Amino acid sequence: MSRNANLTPLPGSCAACAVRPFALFRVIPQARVGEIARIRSGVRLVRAGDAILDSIFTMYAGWAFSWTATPDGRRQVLDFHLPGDLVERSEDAAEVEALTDSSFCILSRERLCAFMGRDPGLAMSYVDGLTRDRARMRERLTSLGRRDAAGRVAHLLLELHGRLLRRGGADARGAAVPLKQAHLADALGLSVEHANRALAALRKDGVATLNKGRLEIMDRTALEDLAGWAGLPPPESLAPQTLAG
Amino acid sequence: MSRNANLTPLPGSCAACAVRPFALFRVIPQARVGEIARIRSGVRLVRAGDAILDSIFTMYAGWAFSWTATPDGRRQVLDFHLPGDLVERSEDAAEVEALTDSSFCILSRERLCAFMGRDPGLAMSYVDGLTRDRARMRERLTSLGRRDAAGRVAHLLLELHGRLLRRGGADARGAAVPLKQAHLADALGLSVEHANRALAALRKDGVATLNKGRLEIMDRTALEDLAGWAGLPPPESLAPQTLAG
DNA sequence: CGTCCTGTTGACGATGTTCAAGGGGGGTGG
DNA sequence: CCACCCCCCTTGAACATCGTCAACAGGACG
Repeated sequence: MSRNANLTPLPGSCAACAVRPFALFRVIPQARVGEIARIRSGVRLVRAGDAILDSIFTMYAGWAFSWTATPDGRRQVLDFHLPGDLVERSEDAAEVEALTDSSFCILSRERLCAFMGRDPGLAMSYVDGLTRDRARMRERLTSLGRRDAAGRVAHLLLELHGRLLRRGGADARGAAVPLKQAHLADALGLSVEHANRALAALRKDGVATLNKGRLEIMDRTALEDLAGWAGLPPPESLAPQTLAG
Repeated sequence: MSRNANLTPLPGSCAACAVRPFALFRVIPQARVGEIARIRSGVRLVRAGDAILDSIFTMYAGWAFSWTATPDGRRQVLDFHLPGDLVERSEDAAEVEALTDSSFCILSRERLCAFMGRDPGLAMSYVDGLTRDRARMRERLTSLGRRDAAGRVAHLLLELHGRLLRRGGADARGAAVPLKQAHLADALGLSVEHANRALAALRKDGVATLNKGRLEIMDRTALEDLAGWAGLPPPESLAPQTLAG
């Protein structure tokens, strides 16, 4: 395979950008797309596994992820970045790495800020992204805090499937999900072996499979039950005991 | 004790607001404080344990926290809200509850948005808060994913101490921290009993205590070592193994 | 053909949960 | 003033979940 076979180039103009309907600039009407041209400071194509050093960019093709290393040499994956996502790399905090061969559009923070100062709609779109990020982090926190391994895997698969569905990258039965089991494990606070076992259980029960870069959902109800804590007590049962106000 | 002994009223004017230097409106110079008066839509005093239903507000006195219930009747505490923090309650997602008797200043989202549209500095301040929130959620995620119980407790205590220090609510040796062990447990994904044991270990080793609403830090170095994974291999040791790029 | 990466499985031990019980302090009502 | 109760903290023991260690299989690639 050629070294560049999977590298998807970006279109020359934002007007032709396939991910713009799902991205920061979705609020700029097609007629005004010319105005944002100067916010783009460049494009970049990177290979799977490459570190990404640009400080603010929009994913165009491929997946990336943010992570931090723990002093004992393990990783915590903080978030996955899909086409259309705005990614900000804060100098000191997290690393960003291409998960697959990827291409993205680098922005000038200075010019973006200036434009947002003049266009409240764009600023709102930016804020919207931050708010969504925070909400997703909160959901993950709940996963790591209160779900067991199977629930965490189920929940993450559903989250990714939902995000892909919204941008047309999935159908009801599945999607392209290029995660290795190590990514799952490092995102969910599990060992690779345990993530594997959780995935094996899903496969064995005919719920879902993750194989060769593809997620297949065979039984969405069962998957949701797992993610939402299977075997619930009836909803009208007792209220939370701890911290009862 | 009177039913209102701990309810701290707010000053009538933002000009006299004690938390403004640490809050959203810190960017508005004293001379222009009059302009933001109309963004305030009211104040509220609530008792410990009360649910807070207002959709956007700035904590003035006391602590609050956001949480979600799991279908099996447990809680995940998502974040703690300290004086000066801007809190947004999203209808469907998380509940917000007063942790102590608290008072806060309710904002009008509509007028806040309008003002931010005219004042990019205020918009930046708002964005700054969202970015900080996200960073804090990421740190918590790392805690729940990769730290053991002692490390999680140590890390959260340090986080809270740092946040309090920045707003003058702490000295180097400790701070008022009104958390019950159940709050710690529900924030850190632990059972109350295990959180208790972790806290007991900190106390026994002379590292820190959390007692009667007060955090005392006896050995900050040891606490940081715990939070940063005690017994680290030397920094120049091996790189992360999983997901090696 | 050998090597590396990824996935897989088993055995065992560590960490954390659950269940059960009890203690202390501050309120409230007799 | 005392008795009682409730909330919070604390401890122990049995048990479950998950991590670690070790081994191996299959496929891609050189």
